[in-house]
Amino acid sequence: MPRPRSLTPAQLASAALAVIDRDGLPALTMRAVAAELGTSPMALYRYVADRDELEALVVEEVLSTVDTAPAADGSWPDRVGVMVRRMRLAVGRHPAVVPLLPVHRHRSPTVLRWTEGVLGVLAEAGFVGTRRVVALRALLAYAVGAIQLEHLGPLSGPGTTTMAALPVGEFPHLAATAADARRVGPDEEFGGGLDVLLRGLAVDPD
Amino acid sequence: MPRPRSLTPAQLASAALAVIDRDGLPALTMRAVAAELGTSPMALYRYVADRDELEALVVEEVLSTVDTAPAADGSWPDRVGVMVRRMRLAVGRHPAVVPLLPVHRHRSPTVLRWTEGVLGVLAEAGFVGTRRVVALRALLAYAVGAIQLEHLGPLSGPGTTTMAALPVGEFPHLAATAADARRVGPDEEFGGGLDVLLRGLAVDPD
DNA sequence: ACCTGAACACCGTTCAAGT
DNA sequence: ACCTGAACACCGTTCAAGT
Repeated sequence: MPRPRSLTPAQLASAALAVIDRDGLPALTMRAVAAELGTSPMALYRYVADRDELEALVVEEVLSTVDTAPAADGSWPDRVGVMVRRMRLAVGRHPAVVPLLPVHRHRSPTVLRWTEGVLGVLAEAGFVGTRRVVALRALLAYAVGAIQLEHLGPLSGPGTTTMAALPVGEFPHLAATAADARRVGPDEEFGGGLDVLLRGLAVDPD
Repeated sequence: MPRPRSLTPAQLASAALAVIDRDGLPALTMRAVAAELGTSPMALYRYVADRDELEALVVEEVLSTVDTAPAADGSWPDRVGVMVRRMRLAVGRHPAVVPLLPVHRHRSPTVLRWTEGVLGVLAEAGFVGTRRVVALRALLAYAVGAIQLEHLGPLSGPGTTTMAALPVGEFPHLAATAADARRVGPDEEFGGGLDVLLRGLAVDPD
């Protein structure tokens, strides 16, 4: 008589996420997740092939809350902007997983649906062929990079303080800009850059 | 009589980079770098406090080849574009270190000088205050994200093939766009997105 | 001062055994 | 079928000892 499975992949994912949120990304080990679930480390290998697959499960768990339906209202740049902001918001709820995103992003079903939604808006806006490919990749690159900058080296962090204290003789612009940067919040930073990119897409020649 | 040091930080960095280039990033261990240098693992701790510091040394080694002098010729978007491409080229010579860049970027003296150079061009172009901060961060975010996409999930890779084979009923735009993506090379992808961003900066209102 | 070797407290994963 | 425990081949790092 086959014994029923005692766990689901979703339980694995949320146990792993609980470990990361509580103790940080370095604490994510097969042993810690097993302890979180009250089983032995080897039991996890019934559900994932290896640690890499567990990480992919965590990434999908974080992204699964993103609304992937194409935004309905406003101009097409506004609608694309809404989609990009949705992704940022989901990641913002679990900032410790940020380093896992670039590595496992392409295996996430949610990212596939989200991409389909963004492409739908771009297609309606008249983007076709290579131009649509480049637009999508530029949006993805900005989203991935900006989310990482925000959490791995925020303007409010020590890096900015260090730069503000740099010798003005050697780093005149950097010292001045770092001082200004103290007054730019994360929403303004992310939204400002996104607006620049969307404006560039809007004036993009055929 | 104090025994002279037998190693320099630069030797550590290039030995570590040799290990990474030959055996991949997971092969970067204190033990492997020590073996590469013909010393004991513990000898490394005379030169770095821990593994984290060794990683920072590797990142600086990769970026140290970037020319940080402000580009001299052309319009300001062209000059900023040249600076961003220089950073991409340096990373392209050691793609395996890409995952280390976002984490250790802000500790690199070369990145400080590069940033000073970019800010110099932006300042000449009339960017001041918050607008200059947002422009710099948008360029950084794009560079960091696009370089990662290029090496962690390239358009020429299996991800694109998977997407091209998706059911057309559920993913009409994605399947079509993935087919188009096969014809976009990495230079065209990176340069195309960068041009979009620079165009957005050029039309940015005060 | 600088380097070494043994040891400690971890990892991911294999394997043979239990129910 | 599914789960467990012991074991293996690794890690980074501490510590005491060598020259």
